[in-house]
Amino acid sequence: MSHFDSVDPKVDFVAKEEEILKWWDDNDIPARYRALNDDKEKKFSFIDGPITANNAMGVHHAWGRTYKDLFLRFRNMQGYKQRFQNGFDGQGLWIEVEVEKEMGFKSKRDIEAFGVGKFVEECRKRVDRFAERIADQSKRLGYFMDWDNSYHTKSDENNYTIWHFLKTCADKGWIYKGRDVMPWCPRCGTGLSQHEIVTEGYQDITHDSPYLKFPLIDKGHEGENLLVWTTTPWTLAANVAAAVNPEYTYAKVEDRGSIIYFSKSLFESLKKDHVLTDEAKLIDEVKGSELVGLRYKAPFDELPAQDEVRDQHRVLAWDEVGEDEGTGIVHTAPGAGAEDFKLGNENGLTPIAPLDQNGIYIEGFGEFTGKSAADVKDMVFDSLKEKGLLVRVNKYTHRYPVCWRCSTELVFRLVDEWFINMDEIRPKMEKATKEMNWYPEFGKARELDWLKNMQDWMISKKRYYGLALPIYACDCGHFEVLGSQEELKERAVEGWDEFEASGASPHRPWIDGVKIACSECGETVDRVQDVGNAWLDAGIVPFSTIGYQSDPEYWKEWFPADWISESFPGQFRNWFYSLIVMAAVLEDSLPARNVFAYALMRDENGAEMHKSKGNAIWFEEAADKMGVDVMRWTYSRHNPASNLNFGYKTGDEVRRQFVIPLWNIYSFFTTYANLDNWTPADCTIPSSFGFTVDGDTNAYEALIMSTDEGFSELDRWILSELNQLIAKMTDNLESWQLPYAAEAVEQFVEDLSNWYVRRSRRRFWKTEGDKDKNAAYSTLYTCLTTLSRLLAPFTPFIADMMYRNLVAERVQHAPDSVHLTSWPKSNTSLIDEDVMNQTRLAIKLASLGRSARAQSRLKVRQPLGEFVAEVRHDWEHLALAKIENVLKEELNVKSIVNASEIGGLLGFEIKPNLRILGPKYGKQIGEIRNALQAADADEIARAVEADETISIEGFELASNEVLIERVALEGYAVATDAGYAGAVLTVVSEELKAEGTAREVVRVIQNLRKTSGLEISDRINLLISCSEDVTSALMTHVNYIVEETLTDNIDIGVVLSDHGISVASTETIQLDDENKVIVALEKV
RNA sequence: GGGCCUGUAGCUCAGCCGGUUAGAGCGCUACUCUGAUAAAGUAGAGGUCGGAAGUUCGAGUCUUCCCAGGCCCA
Repeated sequence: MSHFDSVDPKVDFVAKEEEILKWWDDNDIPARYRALNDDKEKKFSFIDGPITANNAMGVHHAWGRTYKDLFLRFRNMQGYKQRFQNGFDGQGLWIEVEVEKEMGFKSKRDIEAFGVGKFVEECRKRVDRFAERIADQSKRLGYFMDWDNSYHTKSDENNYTIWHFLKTCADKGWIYKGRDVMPWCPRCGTGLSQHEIVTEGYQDITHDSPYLKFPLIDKGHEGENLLVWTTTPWTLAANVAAAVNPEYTYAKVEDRGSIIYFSKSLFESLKKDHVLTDEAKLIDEVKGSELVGLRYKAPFDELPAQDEVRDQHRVLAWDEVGEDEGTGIVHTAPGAGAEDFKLGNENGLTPIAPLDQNGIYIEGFGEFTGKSAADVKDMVFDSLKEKGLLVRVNKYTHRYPVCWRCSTELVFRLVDEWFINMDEIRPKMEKATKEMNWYPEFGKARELDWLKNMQDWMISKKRYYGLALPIYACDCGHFEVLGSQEELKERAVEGWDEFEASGASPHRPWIDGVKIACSECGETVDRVQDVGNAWLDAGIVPFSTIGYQSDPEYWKEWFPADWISESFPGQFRNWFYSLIVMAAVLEDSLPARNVFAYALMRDENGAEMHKSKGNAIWFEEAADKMGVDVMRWTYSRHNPASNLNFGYKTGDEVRRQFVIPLWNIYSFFTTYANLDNWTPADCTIPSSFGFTVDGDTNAYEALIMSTDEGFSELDRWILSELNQLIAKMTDNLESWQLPYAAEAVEQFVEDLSNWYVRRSRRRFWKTEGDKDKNAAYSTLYTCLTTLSRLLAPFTPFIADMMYRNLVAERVQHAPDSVHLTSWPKSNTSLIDEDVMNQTRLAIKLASLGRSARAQSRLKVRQPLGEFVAEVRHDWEHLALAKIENVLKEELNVKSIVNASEIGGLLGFEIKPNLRILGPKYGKQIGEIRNALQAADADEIARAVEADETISIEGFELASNEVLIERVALEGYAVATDAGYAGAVLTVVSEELKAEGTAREVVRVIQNLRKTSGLEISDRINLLISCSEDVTSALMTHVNYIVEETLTDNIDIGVVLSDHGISVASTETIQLDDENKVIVALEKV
C-alpha cells in the first residue's frame, strides 16, 4: 500500500480535532462503536448521573464526562456490552431560578401572575434547549454516547416511577406530614434546604441586637429579671421560653435600680459593651440549674397570639447555651428558630408561627400584623422601651444566612412538610453502602457517617416545576399516596379528562385539576400543592431508565449498575444518598457496585471557580484554545481524590510534556518510513490487533524476537516495556486507578522518545535497507500502533489520527477507526525483567556521565578516555559489562571501567573545623592543617565515623573537630545520585582532541547544510580553512568527515581567498584561543 | 462536640506491600546537544517528610497522642 500521510510536526491540534469529528460523523463511527459488542454476553452497566440541563458546560463538567467516556471506552474495547445512555436532569428549583432570571421575575407572585402553566412550559423549553447544547458540547469532547436516547428526569416514566417508590414507602407507613422550622426566603416565598444555605448562603451582616429584661414573676423573685439578648428582634413577639445552661454560674446583679441575672463570666464584657453601667453590683451567684423552672412575663404577652403560651413562659435547661456572647440566657421562640423548635418539642412547648410565606406577620400580632418581619425592628424597640424592658441596643456583625438567589435575609418559618421516615430504611442503606466499592475508599466512611446522622428525608418543596407529589391529604386527616397514572385515573372523580387532554404529564398545574375521593370519608380531595425534592428525580434513574416497570427482564440484566461516577463533595447527601435510599426501599439492594468520585475543580492558582469571579472557564472556549485531547489528558493524569487546579497554563504544560513528544515520535516515524518506502507489509512483528490479516491471530503471542531478524536488545527492551505497559494499564483501569495508568503511558512515551528513538536514530538514517533497519521500523511501528489503541479511551482524537494513518488506511481488513479496535493484550513472554533493569541502569549511568561531563565543561562531542561507573548491586556489576557499548556511545568515551576495580571513585579530604579549632589552638592551626593533609585520610575518616579521638603529630582531635569531604579522584569529574556515581577522566590526549575537532567540524557542516536549505540527501563539496596543526588533526579523520556530511570533494587547509570562490555558505568555528576554522560548502 | 480528609522542595503534587542515600513537574539561573526543533538534555540547588512518642532489624509509609488547615454533621 501507499506511503503514510506525512505528519507535520507543527500540527494545529484543534483544527485536526474538528476534522476527526467530521470524519467520525460522516463514517458513523460512534454508532458503529456502540454496536461493537451487541452480540456479547458480558455486560458493563453504567448508570449516568444526570447533568443539570440548565446552562452550557464548563470545563468542570468536561472533567466528569471525561471519566465517564474513558471507562466506557475501555470496557467497550474489552468487549463488554453497554447501554451508553446519557442523562439530563431537568426538574427542580435550579431550573426555575434560571427561568425567573430570564423572565425578570422577582418573586413567586410574578410567577403566579404570569401563569404557572406558562412558567412550567418555559422551564421545559429551557431544559430542552440546554440538553441539546450540552449534547453538542459533549460530542466535541469526544464523548461517544447514544445521544438520541438520553433520558430526562422530567419524563413521565421517571416521574411515575417515583410515584411507585413513594407509594411503596406509604404502604409501609413511612410517609408522614411533619412540621418543622426551616430557613425561608420571604421574597421568593419558599423554604431553602440546609444544603442550599451551606454552599453559598452566608453573608456578614450587622444587626441591631437588643439586650432586654424578662421580669420574673415567681414569689420571692419579684423585681428580678432575666437579661436576654437576641439578634432577631422580630422573633420576640413569638417568645415562649428562656434557656440557661444548668452548668454555668449566673450572676445576680443590681444595676440601674433593677436586679438582673446573666452568666457570671460575661460580667466584664457586658460592662465593656455598655450593657451594664460601671456601678453594676454583684449581689449573689446561682447555678444555672437553680434558675430552671422560674416563670417570667414575656415582652409581648399582651398579643392575642400569646394566649396559648402565656402560662408556658419559664426557664429551661439547655446545654447548648454558650457564654461566648450574649448573656448566657437564650430567648426561645420555637415557631421562629430551628434550634428553638427542637428545644420546644423536647419541653412540650407550643410553637407560635408569626409569619406567612411572604414574611408578613399573621393575625394576632397586634400592631405587627400585616408588617414585614424585616420592618418591625424599631416598633419592637419602642414597645420595649415603653414597657421599661429595653436595656441596650448594640450593633452586632455575624455571618447570617441569606437567599442564594436574591441575597434577602432569611427568616425561620414553621411549615408543614412531607417526610419519609428513615428509621427502617437506614439499616438497609448502611448494609448497601458497605457492600459498595468506593473510590476513593474513604467515600464509604463519608457516606456511612452521613447515614448515621441523617434525619427523616424532607421530600416536599413549595414550588411549581418539579415532580408532582402524588399525595392527597383530606381535611378529615386521612391522606393517601398514589403509585401510578393508572391508579390516578381509577381514583379520579374530577378533572381526569382535562388532564388526559393536556398530555397526562404529571406536572403542575395540569395534574392539580385531578381530584380523588377520600377513601375514609368520601370527600373530594386535592393533590397537595407541593412538588418533590429534586434528588428524588435523580435517585430513581437506576429504575426508571432501564425499564423497572415497563420491562422487568431487561431491568434485571442491567441492575445494579457496575459503575457510577460523580463529583463527591455534595453527592454523599444528594445523588449517592438518594440512589441508595431508592434501591434499599424498592429492592433491598445496592444501586451500584462501584462508585467513582472526584473532587472539585479550582483555577490555576487554586482558587474556587466562580462565574461571578470571572475565573470559571466555559467548555467551548477551552476546547477552542487548548484542544480537548490536552484537556482530557490533564484530567486523566490527575488524582481524582484531590482538587484539580485547571487552566491554560496547565494545559500548555501537558501539551508540551506529553502530547508534543508523542506527536514528534509519530512524525519522526512517518518521515523516515516514507523516505525508505517502508510500509506495514514490511513489518516483521505480527499485528496484535483484534482482527485477522492472515488468519493467524496467535502470531503476536508466539513472537520471538530473534537477532536473525535484526532485532537488537534495544528493540527487545522497548517491546518489553510496551507489554508491561499494557499489563499495567489494564490492571489499573480495571481497578479504577486512573492516574497510575496515565503515569505509566507518560513514562513509556518518555522512554520511547528519549532512549529508544534517540538511540535508534542511526538505524533509520542509514541508506542500506537491511534487517536491522527493518527491525527498528517494525518495533517503532508496533509501539506507535499499540499506543494509539492504549490512548484511544484517553485522547480519542490523537489516537485516531495516528491509527488511521498508520493502520486503517494502510492495512487491509483493519477496522476504520481505533475506536472499533479491541484493547491490546499483553504478551507476557516478551516482558524481560533483565533487559529492562539493564537499560534502566544504562539510562541512569548515562545521565550521571553527562552530568560529570557538564561539570568539567567537556562537551559530549569531545571523546574522552574513560568513564568510571560505581554501582550498588551485584547484578549491576554484571550488567555493566553488557551495557558497555551503549555507555561508550552515549558518553563518547573509549572505555568503561567498573569503579570496584580501581578501589572506588571518591576519596576523603580532611579539613580542620576552624570554628572549633581556631579559638582553641590559635596559631597552631597551620600545623594542624598540614598534619591533616599529610595523614591517611581514609584512616581519619574511619576514626571520625567511629567517634574516636584522632591522634596526630601530638594533637588530640575530637571527631567533631575535623570536617570530612568526599572528593573526586584526581583527574576525574564525578557526579553522584542515590549511591550511584559516574566519573569521566578529564585528561584529553592529542589523539582524542583531534577526534573532537573532527566531530566539531562535522557538527558545523551539518548545521550549515541545514541553514543553506540542502536536502538530507544532497551531496556537497567542502573547503576547510585552518592552521597546520588542525589540518593534520582533521586529515586523520577525513573519511569520517566525508561520510557524515555526504561530501564528494574535500579540501582541507586551504586559504579560502586563494581559491577566489564565491561560496555563499561559510561558517567560522573558534576552537580555542589560537585556532579557528572556516568551513565553506557548495551543493554538487 | 462527632466524623472524614489533608499536611513531603518556593509552588502543585507523586511516593501504590514498611526496605538502599525521599522523587516529578513548574518557576529561577547557567550550560549542553540538536537533520524529532511549538524540541530535548544537564547542572545549581533547595527537605527537622506538621510535632512527639511507640511498634520494627528498618518508618514519609503502621499505631497513639498533639498541632494546623479543609470538608461534612451537630
